[in-house]
This record gives sequence, structure tokens and C-alpha cells, in this order.
Amino acid sequence: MVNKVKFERETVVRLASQLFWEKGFNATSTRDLQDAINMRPGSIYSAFGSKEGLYIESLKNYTMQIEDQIKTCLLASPTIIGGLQTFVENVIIKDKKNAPSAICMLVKANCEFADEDSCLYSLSLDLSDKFEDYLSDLFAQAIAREELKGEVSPKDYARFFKVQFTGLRGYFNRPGVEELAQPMIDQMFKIMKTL
Amino acid sequence: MVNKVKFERETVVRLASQLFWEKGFNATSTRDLQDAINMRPGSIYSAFGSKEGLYIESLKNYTMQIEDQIKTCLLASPTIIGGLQTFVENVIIKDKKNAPSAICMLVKANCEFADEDSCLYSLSLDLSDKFEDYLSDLFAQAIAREELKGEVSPKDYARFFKVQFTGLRGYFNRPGVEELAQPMIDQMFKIMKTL
DNA sequence: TTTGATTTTGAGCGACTGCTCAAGTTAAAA
DNA sequence: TTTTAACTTGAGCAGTCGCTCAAAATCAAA
Repeated sequence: MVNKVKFERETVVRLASQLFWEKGFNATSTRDLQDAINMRPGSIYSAFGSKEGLYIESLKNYTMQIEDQIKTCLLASPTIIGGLQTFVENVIIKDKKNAPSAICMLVKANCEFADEDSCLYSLSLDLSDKFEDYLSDLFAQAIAREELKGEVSPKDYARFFKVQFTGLRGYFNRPGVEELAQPMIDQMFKIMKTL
Repeated sequence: MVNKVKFERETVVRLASQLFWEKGFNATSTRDLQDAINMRPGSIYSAFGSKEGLYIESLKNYTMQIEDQIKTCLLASPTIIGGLQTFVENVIIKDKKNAPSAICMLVKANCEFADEDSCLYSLSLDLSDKFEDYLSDLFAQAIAREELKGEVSPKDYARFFKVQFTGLRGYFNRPGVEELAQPMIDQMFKIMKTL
């Protein structure tokens, strides 16, 4: 090898991820991306192949970041359910002003790509499945630790969590209802413990 | 007047609404619209002003249709809560194969228009508010009829309904989980009655 | 039948899109 | 220092976008 790439792939993908998360795939032009990641077309296309290629890597990176964020919350909490609640509070309340969007990028992707044969649509399904599996594992542990009654399966808890979390993020994607967030999150976890 | 418009405005808006609902605003080209509503650019722009103008009318029409659908379910049910459950079942289970998208067009709009100053973003908020008010009225009636305990306010029921309904629609926007829909809707209404 | 205001048509404009590639730059190896 | 393969640059291509407007078509009133 006689030369090296000059950009940090991880940094570039994170920047692209933020822009795609905020504006969506279609509304993000390659010029927008060039400015955001400070690369010229030729470099972008040699590194990622296409706008779609960069988006794919961005969405995978986003999912990874989410799971990292959960892991951090779990390490800081004595219980799994407590850690998960902190995570939900962070996403819906604390991060709201800084995040590119209040709505999960996976959900946005699932909304945007209508065609069921679209490769980006099925990617959003795959990543969403993996996230559900990850949640199921956590709930299985929470049941084993007797944090939850376990009258329903870990998968059932994971599904309830996803439905409620997604619904809440959508609901709070607007100004003026901030004070409702904490009580509604409390309600979500209270209900979860009765399942 | 020496000449009449040849198209049926209501029909045209409904057709446009279906296309916008399926593909979103950005991914729907004016050429797609021309084909779908069988009008040429000049006519479209003289009738609706812009692509955005047609979208605005389409989104309002969509919201109207939803409320009509609820009213139909209410007329066919002895209870308000029963009517609402039928409505939810219709949307998530029965209509799924025919509808342009499993996800609410209002939610899609709210996802797509990132800019908080965008006129389409605030329209989606307005229509969503009105829908929440409409739901609140229904839940107030349900409390009055003692279908619900009423330990929380009608607004609280409406918010829970929206979060859960939106979350469920998002969850079932994928193939292969159809058999989970009915139990999860049953769970939603069971929980609602305990609030 | 003629008139003339109104509606419809569709070629096509200027702007923007995703993307290419020849020319320039870089730096490890010779 | 020279060589040379790899990387970066950015002008610009072909296609699509939202939209305009002069010309054609329409049809109630005269």
C-alpha cells in the first residue's frame, strides 16, 4: 500500500448518520452529505459505493449506538428494569434537545421505505428484529432476577416495550408536552410490572 | 361561468391521498401524481397551487376519513370502547392488505418533516391535536356511561390510546407477525380498562 | 352559430439529483 | 530523490424534479 485513506470511517459514518436520522434518506442530498462529512463525491463513492451504501452503514451504526447507550445505563443501575427506565428517560427527556430527531431512526426508516422489496426496508426490519432479540435477552434476565413476575414470556415484554417506547417517542415529537413525559414513562413501567 | 371543471375534487384528493400515504411527500413525484389522479400539470397547479397544496388537502382528507371510520364503528357497536376496539382491529388487521400503508399518514408526515418551522410539520401537529381532542370527547362519554372507571382524565385515556395505537401500527408494519395482532390489541384494551 | 371566458394540455424551463472520471495530490517503497 | 499505486478533488453529465405558460379545447350565453 502506498497511501492511506485520510478520513476516519467511524467519525464520517456517525456524522452521516446524524444527518440521515434528522432528514431521512430521500430529503438528504449528496451535497448535504458532502458538507456534513467533509468529503468530495469521488471519495464518498469510492468508500461507500453509493448514497444507499452510506445510509446502510449509517443505520447499522445508529443501532449499535443505541445498544451501547442501553449497556451504559445498565452498568449504572442495580436492576435491569431500572437501567431500561433510565435509558427511556434519557432518550425521551434528556437527549431530546440535542438529538437529530425525537423519533427512532429505525422507525423513520421503516416509515420511509414503502416498497416491501426495497433493500433499505428489509434492513430496517432486520435491525429491528435484532434489537427485539436483544431486549428479549434483557427481559429474560430480569425475570430470572425476579424483577418481573414472568407470567408472560421475555418476547412479550420486549414487544410491549417496543410498542410503548415507539409510541411515546412519536407522541413527544412535538413542542409543549414536555411535562407529560415523566408520568407517562412511569405509567409504562408500572404497567410492564403488572404483565 | 362559461365552463366547468371536469374533475371531481373529492375523488382526486382521495387518489392523491392514497399515493402520498403510501410513498410519503418527498418520494412522490409530480409525474406519479399526474398518473394517479389523471390530470395534467396545468390543471393540478391551477386547482391546488403546488404539490404542497395538494398534499395539505390530502392529509386533511385522510384525517376526515379516519374519523368517519371511527363513527361507522361506533354506530355498529353498543359501547364506545367496543366501537373503538373494532376500529383498531379493522385498521391493524382487516385493512392491512388493502391500505396504502400500515402506518398512519399523520405519523408518517410527522416523521418526514424534520424542520419544526415547516408548514407541513405544523399541519401534522394540528391535525393530530384535533384527533386527540376527538378521542378525549369519546373517552369522556365512555366514562359517563361507566364503560371506564374514570380514575384518570379523558385526555389521559386519549394519550394512552394514541401511544398504544401508533406503537402497534408501527410494530405490525412488517410481514410474519399477523397472529400477534389480536392478542396485543386485546391486551391494549384490557390495560386501558385498568387505568 | 358565434362568441369568449374558462379549463385543459403538454412541451419544456431552470434547478437540482445521484454519480463519474480525468487530473491532481499524497506518501510508502525503491 | 524518484517512482508509483492509492487517494482526493471538483467540474460536469444524464436524468429527474417542481412548475410555467402559450396554445388548444370546451361549452354556457348571446
